[in-house]
Amino acid sequence: MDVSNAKSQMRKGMIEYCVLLLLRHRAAYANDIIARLKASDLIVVEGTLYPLLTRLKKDGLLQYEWQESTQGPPRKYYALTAEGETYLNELDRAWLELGSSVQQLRLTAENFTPQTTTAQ
Amino acid sequence: MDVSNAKSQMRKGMIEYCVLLLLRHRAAYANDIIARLKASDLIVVEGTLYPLLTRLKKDGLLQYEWQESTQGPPRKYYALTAEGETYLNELDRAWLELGSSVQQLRLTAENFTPQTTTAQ
DNA sequence: TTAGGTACTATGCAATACAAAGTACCTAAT
DNA sequence: ATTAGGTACTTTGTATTGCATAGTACCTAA
Repeated sequence: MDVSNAKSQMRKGMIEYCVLLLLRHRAAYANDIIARLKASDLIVVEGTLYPLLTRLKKDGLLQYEWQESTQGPPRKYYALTAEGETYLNELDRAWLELGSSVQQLRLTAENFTPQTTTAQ
Repeated sequence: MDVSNAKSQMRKGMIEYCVLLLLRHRAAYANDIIARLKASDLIVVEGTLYPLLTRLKKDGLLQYEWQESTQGPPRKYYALTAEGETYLNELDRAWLELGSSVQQLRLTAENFTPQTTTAQ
């Protein structure tokens, strides 16, 4: 079984959160976002990001404005809307809850350990 | 936009990890697993779990043995195979990496400058 | 023998990451 | 002016996976 596939599956649903996180304090356009995600070891490609941005825009979580570029066509700079900030705060909570659930499972797993007390 | 949907998406891909985590030191059958996941605030239903168990079995990560029950039909008790343990350890690492990536995004959100990409 | 509960299975749908091909715009070289 | 190359964005199709729902098989008890 392929671990990289599992990692990819783990990232699913996290990407939306991560993109919003990136935009929390600073507007950015697509290539910025990709570069910053990559800097955090989260590989995301255009084909994933653009539809996501479009969807978040359509849902009122993001807005954008065109900005000229000195090298190439103008860029869509995305930023959070007020609704987007609220939503992001809820995702923050969801993320913490998920983390604590996993943590709890890791600990519970040991509590239920009668013989295998060797937690390597 | 619906936060519960986003949470559901976050859980996707995590459930496999959580189930394996549950079975790390102790065999269990379906209803056990569901109850323990629920105890960690991870709601999983039969329609999700059974196909997952079947898939993990088929991939050689899990094995099971029938055990009689005093009340009702016999149960499939699932346990990790050696391969499953190895795989779980890799998922552990993937989980930690993902967590650190998100953490990094939360921290660097304020002081990251996109100009660093000019290094290329 | 029948009724009800428990354990497991099978089928179809919705959401999403991803690959790949395509469109539009800008700058620079000829 | 025209063409070539790069950047930014869009569109379409596919695979995976969680979930809802309906269905099957087995056990116990009346």
